[in-house]
Amino acid sequence: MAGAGPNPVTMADVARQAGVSTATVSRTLSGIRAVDPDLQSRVLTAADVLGYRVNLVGRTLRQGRSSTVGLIVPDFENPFFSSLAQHLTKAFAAPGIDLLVFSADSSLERELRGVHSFVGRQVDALVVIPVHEVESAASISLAASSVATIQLDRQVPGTEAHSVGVSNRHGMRLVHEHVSSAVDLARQPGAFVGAMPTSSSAHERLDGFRKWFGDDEPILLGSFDATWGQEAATRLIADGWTSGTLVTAADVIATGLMSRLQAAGFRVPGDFRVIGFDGIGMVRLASPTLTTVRQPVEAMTQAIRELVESGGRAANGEPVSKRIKPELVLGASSPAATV
Amino acid sequence: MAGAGPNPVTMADVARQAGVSTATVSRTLSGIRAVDPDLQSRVLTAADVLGYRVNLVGRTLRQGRSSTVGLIVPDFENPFFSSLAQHLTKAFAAPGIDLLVFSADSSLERELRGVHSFVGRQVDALVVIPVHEVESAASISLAASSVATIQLDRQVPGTEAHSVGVSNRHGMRLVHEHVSSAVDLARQPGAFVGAMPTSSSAHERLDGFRKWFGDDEPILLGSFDATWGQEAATRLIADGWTSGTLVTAADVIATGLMSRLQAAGFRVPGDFRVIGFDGIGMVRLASPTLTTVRQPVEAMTQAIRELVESGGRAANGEPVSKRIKPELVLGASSPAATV
DNA sequence: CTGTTAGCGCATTCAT
DNA sequence: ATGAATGCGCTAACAG
Repeated sequence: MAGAGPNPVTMADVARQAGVSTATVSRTLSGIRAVDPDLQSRVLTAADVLGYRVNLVGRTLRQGRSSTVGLIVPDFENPFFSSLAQHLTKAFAAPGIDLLVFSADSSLERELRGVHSFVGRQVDALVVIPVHEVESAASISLAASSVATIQLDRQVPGTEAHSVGVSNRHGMRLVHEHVSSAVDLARQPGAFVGAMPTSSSAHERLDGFRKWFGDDEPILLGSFDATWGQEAATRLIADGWTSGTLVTAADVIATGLMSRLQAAGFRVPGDFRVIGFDGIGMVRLASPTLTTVRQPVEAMTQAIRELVESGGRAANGEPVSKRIKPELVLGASSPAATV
Repeated sequence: MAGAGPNPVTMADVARQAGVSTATVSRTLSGIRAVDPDLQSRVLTAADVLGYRVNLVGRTLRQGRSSTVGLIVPDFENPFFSSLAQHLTKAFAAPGIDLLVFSADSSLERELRGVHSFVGRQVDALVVIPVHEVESAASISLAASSVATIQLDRQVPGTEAHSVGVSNRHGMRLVHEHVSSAVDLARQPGAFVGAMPTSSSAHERLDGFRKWFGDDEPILLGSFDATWGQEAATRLIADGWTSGTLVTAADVIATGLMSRLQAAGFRVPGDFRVIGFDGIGMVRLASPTLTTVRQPVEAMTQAIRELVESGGRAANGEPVSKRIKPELVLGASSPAATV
């Protein structure tokens, strides 16, 4: 029948069936210590006959660790977060660690609940993409005080948690180099379409844009989604824009932007050049393909794995902050650098 | 410091600090039974002072339930699965249940591992989007034999697990009605761009297409991703297609298809009409917006919630199979029905 | 209303 | 190499 009760078969049952002690069953199944081959096979067949499956809750309570790593994402809908989740899953599969993912649903309250849940379930480490640059501090600090905690992609300053992410300002520098090598910025209008600086990534990308492009360019801020990109396009068109170079804070924003611009009859890159950020898979199937600043997801997940395997402790006891350099990926949505 | 050891504060510590028994601490914190207000406040301040946080592993071991529901997705990159995960997260937040998500990474082996992990951790229920229509049977059966198990979106025949999904054949019927009301099918070439029938959804959508459109239309089968859509477009163009009505098995396929067709200079819907399936958010920001068969995600997650809350048992003990009718959402990628 | 006690399932001592 | 005994942290019986 569907949904039978939890497996009632316990180690004691297997031990009885095999005529050995529970200790021998435990040692046989975990293979952590040598066991007489004869008893070993008796235990294995007994376990098989009874359909025994280890109760991981009992094991976790006893060992104090769960062979589990938690990941808290703000939201499943953002494809960049999904990509990180997928890569992390793979990274931890090899060492025999299960990655469990929890969505904060863009809410501080839910984020805190996720921390409580994972900490209370004795995860070996906790990876968090914080919802808010400032207000996630409570969640992050709580997490960091009880378990190896790594902030991913975004960070909350002043917490004791590790951090892995890209250098967003450097990413904007790459964009500036690319754009300025092909466009006369003095003649060509440009604008930044970003997100409200409530997350460190949004904040740093905005800062980076200002630093490299100067303070005179128009700036439109919304949220990290395609709908905002569409709205921004509508606004630009209403303001009389008919051409320009649009630097965005995320691929999803760029996608919405391009879609609306094209629907209004403009050409990309003919009228507008558009540049994204993140490097999600979608950039290759936009038309035109999107020029973007790619976050090296493999290097990021690798860094996290190493941090977790070292027990989350740096040599000097200080939290590690690993910033990886992103790379420009040329698409057809912006002019190639003229040689 | 980053990654301090697990919180060593236990109920016994709080009880000692407050001068009460652990039972009183438990009762106060869980609020399950009345406690003298005086003791109650002493317990609460003691817990606060010591920074006590309940160990959910101990609670789970004791109670046999974890207030947790597991979700196993084949993969995080498919936006429809992400959407389901997000909606399920919300659906279970209210009843105080944490949804934990595990990616099978499109592998049967990993899928089975996910089942073992969740079952071993005493989830109250397990929701699975099976990787394979046939070969996931081992995972699903194992799950169903130990915990309330619900197959979502796809199903493995012959298992004892519940199932929630849409009627895919009916979806294809809606597509046929829409297309035939506006296009003379006898004159207008049509084709199906689907996925290899290794999942029930791919299978049923293919069957549905054949049933309603007949067996004479060309059929191209690949996988549920945009890259396949692009490749299919390339193939159609190479075969000399210059116009037609293209019915797909998924929005992501349709997106890749449109992108490549447009890049090759064709017009949608001028030359090609394209129709998707699933109803992910992206359909609204494609240009043109995509006509699609929308899966009513809210109704699906609601059905799951009800199933879980009823303890995963149907009235008659038989597994429940809930098929929900999808709905056609008109976009600009296909002709509107002529009145 | 509160305290004492027991035991969930397991891995690990400590003895043999 | 094996078995007996212990206790991880918690809640539910039971007694008071």
